[in-house]
Amino acid sequence: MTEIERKLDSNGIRPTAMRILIYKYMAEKNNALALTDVEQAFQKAERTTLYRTIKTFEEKGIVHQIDDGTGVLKYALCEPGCNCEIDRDLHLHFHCNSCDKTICLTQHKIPHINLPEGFMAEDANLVVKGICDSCSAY
Amino acid sequence: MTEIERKLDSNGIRPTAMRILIYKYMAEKNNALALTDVEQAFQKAERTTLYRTIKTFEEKGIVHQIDDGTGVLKYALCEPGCNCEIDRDLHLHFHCNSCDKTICLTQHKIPHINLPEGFMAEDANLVVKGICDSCSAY
DNA sequence: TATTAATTGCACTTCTGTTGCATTGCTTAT
DNA sequence: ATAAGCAATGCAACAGAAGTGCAATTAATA
Ligand SMILES: [Mn+2]
Ligand SMILES: [Mn+2]
Ligand SMILES: [Zn+2]
Ligand SMILES: [Zn+2]
Repeated sequence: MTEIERKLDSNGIRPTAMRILIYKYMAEKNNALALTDVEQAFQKAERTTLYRTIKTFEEKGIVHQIDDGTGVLKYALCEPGCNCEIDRDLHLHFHCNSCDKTICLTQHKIPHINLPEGFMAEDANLVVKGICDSCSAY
Repeated sequence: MTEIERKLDSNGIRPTAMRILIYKYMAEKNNALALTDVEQAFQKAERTTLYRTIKTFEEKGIVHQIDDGTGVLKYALCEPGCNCEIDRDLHLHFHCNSCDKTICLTQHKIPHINLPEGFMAEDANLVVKGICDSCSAY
């Protein structure tokens, strides 16, 4: 039983061949992925299977969904210490206007926001857009 | 020439009947609207006309688009003092999980975020979700 | 009034996300 | 080992939102 299989198994996800492949793929990318990205990588696989696999990962708390404002949902593996499952891990996301990649800035938490009287916060989403480190290196 | 006509005109928008109606409608709502909301309000009008009207408003800088994470784009009139046209007005948006309305918190600017080495911010979007003042009043 | 430009209406397309259902594969109890 | 039962996959189709092309109107201007 490999590392990944154990990870899936311990989160109540049956480690099928497809799931292991998708997990591995997501793990080796350091940016968030759209369903179409995964589709590109596994052209022989069914879109629905990929979709449901990612959704399963999400439900089981090993992947979180990101709305980066591009109109396409992105997904990224939860880093160790990410508490998505519990009450939302409020780290911020960065979208590069140059390379179009979306990156989890896991270390950067969303600052506390004080709201007007009567408003109660339950969740928050902060996306910063600009130029990423790779793109600004040139 | 009415107030609204002047407003449109001074922003380079020809004040047609339809445009005046839509502007008025958006002005009397205090929450952000989806295209479908406007569609509901003007059932006899063509969707495309409504769509293009809002897009025109946006291009001319009197409306801004909001991605509140629901998957449906929202639009709201720019308040006096909103500098969308210039470099983005970084106020935050609140989405109520109860009444499903999205509100501009024009007074609440997005706090400065310091990013890791190499990252350069150009824009930011912060959406807080929770219970709005009207809903929490009960 | 004739010419030109902007606006609107209608039809149709694309893209993303999502579901229903039959089929296949895996697990477990007999 | 076999059969029953449940989970995963493949295939088809749908829904909603956003957007485009083009013809028909309507408004502005010469
Ligand atoms: Mn993330
Ligand atoms: Mn706003
Ligand atoms: Zn980049
Ligand atoms: Zn509310």
